[in-house]
Amino acid sequence: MALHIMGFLASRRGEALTSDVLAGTYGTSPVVLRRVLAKLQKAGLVETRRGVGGGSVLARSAGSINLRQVFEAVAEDTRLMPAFSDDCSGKIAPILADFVNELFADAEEALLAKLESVTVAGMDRQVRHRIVSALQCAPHE
Amino acid sequence: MALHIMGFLASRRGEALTSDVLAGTYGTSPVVLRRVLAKLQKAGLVETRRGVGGGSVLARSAGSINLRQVFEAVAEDTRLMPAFSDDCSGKIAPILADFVNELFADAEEALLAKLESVTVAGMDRQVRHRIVSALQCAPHE
DNA sequence: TTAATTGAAACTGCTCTGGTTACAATTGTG
DNA sequence: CACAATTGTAACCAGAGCAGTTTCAATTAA
Repeated sequence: MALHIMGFLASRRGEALTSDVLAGTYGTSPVVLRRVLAKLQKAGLVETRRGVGGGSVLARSAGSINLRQVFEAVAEDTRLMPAFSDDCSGKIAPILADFVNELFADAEEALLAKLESVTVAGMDRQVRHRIVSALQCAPHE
Repeated sequence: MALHIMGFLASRRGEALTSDVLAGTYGTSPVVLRRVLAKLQKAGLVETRRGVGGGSVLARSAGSINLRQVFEAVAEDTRLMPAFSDDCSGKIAPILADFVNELFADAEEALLAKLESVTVAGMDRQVRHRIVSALQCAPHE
């Protein structure tokens, strides 16, 4: 959903979009969307103005924002796997938990690196490209 | 939790452990543990015998089981990010959704590759090593 | 036959997420 | 200034998913 927002804002360069419009394109309510928007603001990825004619725009150029930043802005604790609580009284369990936690941190870093390699601008480009392709295949629809 | 089970079974080579014992080491109930055990069975990673003297053992050598297999056995649908439903009536949204889904599949594959590089035997070795180290640092505790 | 053990269903309770409603705060416009 | 368009935010609701418990049937060794 955050990616949808960023993609849409990128596709309308500089134009301020209201949460109502954005919500319409995603099929959800403006309030829900604003909750996500609030996190993106706090991370400095979008800027928002209130009042008449208000709305949101990207705070920086779409080329300088990568999807890892978007992901981390929305998922406050990036840990996909919940950390073990080592309340098992045995001696072995906590050490195994440590190992697993480190391993997951590694694996997760691999995932984030993948996301980091794609910018919002890149995403926008690819989506545009696909739209063009789709239209070429079915031009009369 | 599944990793805990596999690690524990590996550390007791061939010895059949009851769900009661396993649950004790993890700090949960036998029933919950058996639910996980059932998935590991279905994936052919452990074998279980009922009745007196029953319990579970690894179905193959710990060196031939990697953590990706364990992960996939437990998480029936491996998708970390839920797939978009493209019920948004617009033309752009579904295409963006497709792109995001593919990207996430890529990122997830990076994570799984990391898990695939570690075997249960390797995990067991490393944990043992750490235990030895811990004992050397505090031998009189 | 009895005791130990897994298998599985049914139910509870918790948390998380998305959704809705409602209202206050901000801001451009006439 | 008054009004309408927006965002910000809190409160509450509903459904999904997960861990936990209880309970009972099925299996198996002694």
